[in-house]
Amino acid sequence: MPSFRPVDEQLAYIKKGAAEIIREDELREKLKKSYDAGKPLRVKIGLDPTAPDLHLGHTVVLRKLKHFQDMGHTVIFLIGDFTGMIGDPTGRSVTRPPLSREQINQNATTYLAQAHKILDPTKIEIRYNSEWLDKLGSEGWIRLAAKYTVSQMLEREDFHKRFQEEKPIALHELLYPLAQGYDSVALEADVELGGTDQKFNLLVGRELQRAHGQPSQVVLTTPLLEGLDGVQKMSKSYGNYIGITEPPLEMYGKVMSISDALMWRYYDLLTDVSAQEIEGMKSDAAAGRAHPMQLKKDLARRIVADFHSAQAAQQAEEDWAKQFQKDEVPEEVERVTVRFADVRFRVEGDLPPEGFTNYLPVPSIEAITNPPNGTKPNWLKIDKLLYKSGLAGSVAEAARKLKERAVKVQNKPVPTDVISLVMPVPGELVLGLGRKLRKVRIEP
RNA sequence: GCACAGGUGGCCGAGCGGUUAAUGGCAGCAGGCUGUAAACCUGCCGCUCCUUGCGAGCUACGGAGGUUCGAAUCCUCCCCUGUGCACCA
Repeated sequence: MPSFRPVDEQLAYIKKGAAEIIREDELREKLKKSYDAGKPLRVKIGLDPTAPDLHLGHTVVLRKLKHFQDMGHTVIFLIGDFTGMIGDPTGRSVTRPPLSREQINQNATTYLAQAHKILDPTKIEIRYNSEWLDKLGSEGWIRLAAKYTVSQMLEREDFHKRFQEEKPIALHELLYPLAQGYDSVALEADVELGGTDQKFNLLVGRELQRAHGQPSQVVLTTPLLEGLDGVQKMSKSYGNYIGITEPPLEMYGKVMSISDALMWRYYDLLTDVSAQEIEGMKSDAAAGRAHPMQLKKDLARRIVADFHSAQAAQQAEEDWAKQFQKDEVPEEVERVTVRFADVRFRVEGDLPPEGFTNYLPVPSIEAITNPPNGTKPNWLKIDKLLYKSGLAGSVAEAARKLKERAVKVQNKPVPTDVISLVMPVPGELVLGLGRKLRKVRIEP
């Protein structure tokens, strides 16, 4: 029998950082029963099996789950292998394509591996909703659907809006909240967590549990983390995210790019720094006692350390300063290899034709006229190089960026009239486009 | 099934026979300024090819045909969405 902390202490810990608890008195009651009986609460979270790559936005709710774990309760990861096949209405009012079960399971595995960076894997119960939803059958579905009404469904903001705007709502979309709610019935969940965007679905769980004669689960929502733009929620499809498996320098750099206003939000939701401390930092910054950049560096270091290590965070900080503050090339740069044949330029030999000036010798004229052993000078097209090394999305885009003077070779800006370069091949060069930097190896 | 209204580039939204990859806004990217912050200013914002030029070619306004010297714009058929009527276990 596990022994629990006093109810009030648990409650305070759980409440910290929660957006909403429905209902708090019920949570207290459940905690008390659990305490008296020495029986942990069953805390459910539904995983989104369509997005296997976790970003910091996901970690907000995972942190909250961790808090429940810390208090000795049981965390249940519900993998929607069945519901994933239905497809889910998203906040962007577009129907989501269904996935195959294998794909879902694979995504779930990736997801879990990443979640272990935050949660204790030995204290997680993993369930798949196909376990009970497969067995439901047509009759079961209809009976389930009978327990909820159309107007109840249309209370959901997304549905309501689309209905008002005369936009399509597929019937199966209405089934999704039912299925999710039924999961809570099947699991006899005491608490379900989710982002504030999940509130409706979580509440359906309460209704359905009541309809099945069970005590209703407590719903706890966590705030949605804003993405790098500071406006929209962090999401892979908006491209405003920080993935938790990203390399330290990238992660650090992304944190540094957020606005000052957003920094406080990140401190609040992504670190264990107390609210009072955050307020202190805020007033220090406002009064000029602390530089916001320094506070942001501290934040970036904390976050990198959480997902990598203190050393990695330190290294990232140094590299970041090198690259962006001192204009040097950092220690760790992403490396790519490009085949010469993919980026070749028409010119041959170590000297340019008469009157031809728009090229760049790399690293220097000497290296070209006197190439290292085993190499010979070759001509490359810079736009293709940018594309092949992944810095530009297309050759056309690369060519435009070249004209905008946004490209750097060996950390030096490339003049706008230059479109080619000569270098010893095989060889290596540092290529930059905007804030992105890459070490490119050219193989014959 | 019938009728009506719609389907335009990542999103919103103009254009409704002919200077044009398609007005404008948002988002995005880059440059300047900075603290790679915000705000602001500027440029870019379909793809490919070429020693790069106010270069060449290709693709694009739901889909397929057609009319025309010429279509996102007109016609026909089809698909999709919404609304009304009909239907309503």
